[in-house]
Amino acid sequence: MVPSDIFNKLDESKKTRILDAAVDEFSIHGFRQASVNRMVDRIGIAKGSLFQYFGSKEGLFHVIFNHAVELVRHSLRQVKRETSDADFFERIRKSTLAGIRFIKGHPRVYRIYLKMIFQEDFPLRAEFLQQVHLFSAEYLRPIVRAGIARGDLRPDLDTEMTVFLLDALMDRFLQAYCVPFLDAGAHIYQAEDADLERRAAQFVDMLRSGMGVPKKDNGAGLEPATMCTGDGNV
Amino acid sequence: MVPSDIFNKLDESKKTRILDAAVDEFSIHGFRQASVNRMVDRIGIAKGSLFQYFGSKEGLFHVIFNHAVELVRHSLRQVKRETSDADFFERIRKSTLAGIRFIKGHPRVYRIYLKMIFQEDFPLRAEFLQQVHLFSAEYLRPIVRAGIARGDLRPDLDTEMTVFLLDALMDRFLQAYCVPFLDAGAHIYQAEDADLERRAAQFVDMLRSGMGVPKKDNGAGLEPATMCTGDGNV
DNA sequence: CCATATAATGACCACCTGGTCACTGACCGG
DNA sequence: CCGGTCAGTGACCAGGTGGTCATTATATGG
Repeated sequence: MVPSDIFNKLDESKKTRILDAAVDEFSIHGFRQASVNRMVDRIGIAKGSLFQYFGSKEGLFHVIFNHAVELVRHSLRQVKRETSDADFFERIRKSTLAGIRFIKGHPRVYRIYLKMIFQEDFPLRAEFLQQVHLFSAEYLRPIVRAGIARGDLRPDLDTEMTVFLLDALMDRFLQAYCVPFLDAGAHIYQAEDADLERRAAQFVDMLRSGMGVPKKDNGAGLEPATMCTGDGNV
Repeated sequence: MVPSDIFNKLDESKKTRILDAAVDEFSIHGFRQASVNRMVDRIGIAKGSLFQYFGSKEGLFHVIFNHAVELVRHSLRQVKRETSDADFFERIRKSTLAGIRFIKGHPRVYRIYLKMIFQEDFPLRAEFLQQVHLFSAEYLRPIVRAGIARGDLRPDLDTEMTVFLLDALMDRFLQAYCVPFLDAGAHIYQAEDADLERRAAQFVDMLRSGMGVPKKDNGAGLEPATMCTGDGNV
C-alpha cells in the first residue's frame, strides 16, 4: 500500500529515479508483462532493495497508482475552477483540451490508464475503474445540470444519457490523440495544437446542434421554398 | 499463417474443440498472457501436436484471427444490405443494435478485439487495426454521404468529423455493453434488449438534434405553418 | 576502534513460458 | 509378418518470472 520507511528515507533523487523507472515500465508493458528485473537493471539497484521498499510488484504499482490518481484529481479540480462560469459548451470544449494538456504533461500516466481498462489482470482494476467512473460522473453531471439550469441545454434531456455521450466522446477524443487508428480519419492522432483546437470546436458544435437538418426554417440559403417541400426527396 | 494439412485432416469435432479452446484462451488473456500449456491441458492433446498443427503460438492466433475477420466482414455486409434504404438515423440505430447482436453471438471475438486495441504486443496489431479502421471508414462514410444526399443530414457537415463522432459513439456503446464502468451510469452494461433499444433510440435522437436548445422557435409541433416560413427568424 | 544496528546485495528458488525432438505405436501395402 | 510411413507424444530445454534471505557493506554511537 505504502512505501516503507526505508524508501522514504532515501535521498530525493534516488526516489525519483526509482519511481520514474517504474512508471516507465508499467506504462509500456502494463502490469503483468512489466518486469521487475528490467526495472532494477535500469535503476542500478539490487532486486532485493525494490522488494524491501515496496514489498511486492503489486505494492510498487500501488504507489505509482496513488500518485497518478492525485494528479488526475488535481487536474480536474483546476479545470472545473477555471471554467465554472462559462457557457456549457465552452466548458466541454475547454475540458477536452485540458484533457489533451494533461496527456501531454503525463503521457505515461495516461498510457497506464488505457492499459488498465482493457487488461483484465491489473491489480485493483475494479476499484480503480470505479474511481474513474466516479470522477467522470461527478465531474460531468453537475456541468450538465448547470447547463440545463443556465438554459444552454434542452431541458428535456436525459441526464444519464447526456453524461454518457459526453464521457464517451471526450474519452475517445483523448484516446484518438494518442492511440493510432482510433480517430477514424479525423486526424486527431498526435495532431498539432491548432488542429486539435479546431477539432474540439467542431465537435462541440456538433454536440450543440446535432447532425440532423434543422426541423424548421434553416434560412441559410437560396429558395427557401424548395427546402420546405413536405416530401423527403429533392 | 495457415493450419497445416495435418490439422485439416482431423475430424471436425476435434478441430472445433481445439479452435474453441484457443479462442477462449486468447479472449481471456490476450496474446502474450495466453498459455499454450493451458490450452493443451484443456483440450487433452500433447503440446507437440499444437505446434505440429500451427507452427507457433502466433500461427495459431493467426488462424483464429482470420476467422474473426471473416465473421465481422460478413456481419457488416449483412447489416448494410438490410438497412440500405432506410433513413440515416435509422441506419445508425440499426447498425448499433446489430453490433450488440454480433457481440452476443460472438462475445469472445469481441473481447479479443478489445484486447488487441489496447495491448501493444499483439502480433499483427498494426495490420489488424488498419483493417478495422478501413471497415469503419468504409462502412460509415458512405452512410454519411448518403445521409447528406437524402437530406437527412445538414449539408454543411464535415464528413470526417461526423464519421469520427459516429465511430466513437457506436464503438463506446458496444464497449459499454460489455466492459464494466464504461457506461458512465447510463446502464448499458449487460442491459436487457428492451433497455438497449431505448438507449439506442435516445442516442440517435441526440445525434439528430444535439443537446443545445433549438436556436429559434421551439413551438413543439403545433402550427405547421410556422415550420416553413421562408425567412430565417421567427 | 570496536559493537551494534541497519540497509544493500545478488545468488538462489520454485515455477512458468514457448518451443523441440527422439521416441512410440497405429496403420497399410506387399 | 514385415518394413515403412506418419501423426501423436511428453520429457526436456533455455530463458524468463516474482520473490527470498544469508551475507556483506555501511553508518552510527559509545
